[in-house]
Order: sequence, then structure tokens, then C-alpha cells
Amino acid sequence: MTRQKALILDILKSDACHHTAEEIFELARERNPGISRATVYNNLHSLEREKCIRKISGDDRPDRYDSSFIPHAHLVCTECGKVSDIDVSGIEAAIFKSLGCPADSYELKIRSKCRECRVN
Amino acid sequence: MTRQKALILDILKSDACHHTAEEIFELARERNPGISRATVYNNLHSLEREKCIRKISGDDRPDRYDSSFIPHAHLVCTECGKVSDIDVSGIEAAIFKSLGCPADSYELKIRSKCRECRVN
DNA sequence: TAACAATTTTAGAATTATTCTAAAAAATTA
DNA sequence: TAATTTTTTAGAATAATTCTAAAATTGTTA
Repeated sequence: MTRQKALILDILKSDACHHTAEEIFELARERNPGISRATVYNNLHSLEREKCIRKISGDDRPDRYDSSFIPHAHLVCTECGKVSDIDVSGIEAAIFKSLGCPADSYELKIRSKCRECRVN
Repeated sequence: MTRQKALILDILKSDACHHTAEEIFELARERNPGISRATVYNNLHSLEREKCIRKISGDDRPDRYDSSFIPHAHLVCTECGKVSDIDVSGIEAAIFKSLGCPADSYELKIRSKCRECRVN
């Protein structure tokens, strides 16, 4: 594990936010000013291949990276637009059933009002 | 509804494929050689806003458009990138259970090899 | 239908996110 | 340590999409 790769992983692990590659590049530069953008992309790819991190493909916006490799669903609020994690049990089993094998990965985005907006 | 917008909608409706904007542009050019790429993008956006079509955000590949607005799962081939519909029963129920109400819409993207690529 | 306003289209430049390149540096192996 | 492999770097290249401003089309009102 190179210095740069460890730095990128640390940035993701030490922050609950779902950062974009560009944000990670900026944060990495604060601690290693010489780091290259390509290195950030290279390592995000390799960390993803190694199932250390997960990419959340953006909706008209740049992709974001999640320090958790455990797949989970995202709730996109139709009212305030906020994205939050949501647990939907039984997806994996349902996917396995229709696919005949486990998926490489999956992404479930649910559009609904979030709890806060539902109250108001 | 302009001539161009009708053409773009027709291309999507008359073909089960999930085309990319570029593919739609090429198909539109066959029937209207002067059409501009920007027109294709403009109309795809406006059709999406009007809930006539749905965008499937691409995974390292360009976004694709679905002529149906009814939510359903998509299988994104990790090999050839093709997007196909896949029936995963029980998703709606699982979402209802964790949300406490039906979702406005959802998008389930499953990454795996498609049937053709699995054979080869 | 004429006159006018509003919207859409067009061509191509600009932008954004990401990937590629090839030489230098670092890490790994023998 | 020497040789080999892998990674990093800077910046150019690419791909997808958005922007721009002028022209064309469409819609509206008199």
C-alpha cells in the first residue's frame, strides 16, 4: 500500500460524507501537496476493485465514494433533495432469485419524502 | 410539441433498447439530418421533466434513456455495458416495509454479466 | 393574417469529469 | 544491492454534456 493510497483511504474512512473524486483530491492535497489527480482516480478505482470502498453513481452530478463497502440503499428526498442511507432488507435475496447468482453489486435509489419532510 | 421533440420520443418509444443520448442523436439524424446534438439533450431533459421518459444514470458509461416511466430494475452488464430490464419481485414490498409508505419512484441497478456475455 | 413575443433549434465553442501517456520515483523481489 | 515491477506525476487527450448567441419556428393577440 503506497503512501498516497493510504492517504486516500484515510480521507474516506475518517469522514462520514460521500465525497466526490475532486473533493478527495483537494483534501489529499492539504496533506500531500504534490499528489496528482490521476493518482486519486487510480487509487479510487483500485480500492473499489478491492471492495474497500463503493462508488455511488451521481444523478447529473459527479460520482461519490462511500467508505462503507456494505451495499445499502439511498433515500433521495423529493422535498429537500437530501440523500440519506436507508436499510431495505431482503434485496440481496430478491436479486439472487431473479439473477440466479449473486450480483457483482447493486445500487438502490429510492425517491420519497424523508422523515423530516414527512413530519412538516 | 416540436418536430424534433416528437422524433426523439418516437425513437425511444419504437425501440425496447435503452439508448444513450449519442445513439438517439445518430438515429434522429437518419430521419432529420440537420438535427443538433444540443436539441437531443434539451428534449431528453424536457421529456424527463414531463415524466415521459426516465434516465438511467450510467456506470462509467454514458447515461441511457428508458421509454417507460414505470419503475423497474435494470441489469447493467459489467462486460458489454448493455442495459436490460430485469424483473425483481418483492422490491416494492421491501421498500414499502422499510419506508412505511410506497416510494414515489425508485431505481435499482444491478451489476452483473448479461445472459449473452455469460455464455461467451 | 400580420405583428409581436416566446420558445426552440442550431453549430460550434466551452466546460466538466475522467482517462491516458510516458518519464520519474517508489516499492518489491531476487 | 541490483533488477524488475508497480505506482506516481504533470499535463495532454478524450468523452459526455452544457452553454452561447443568432436564426428559425411556434404560439398568441389583434
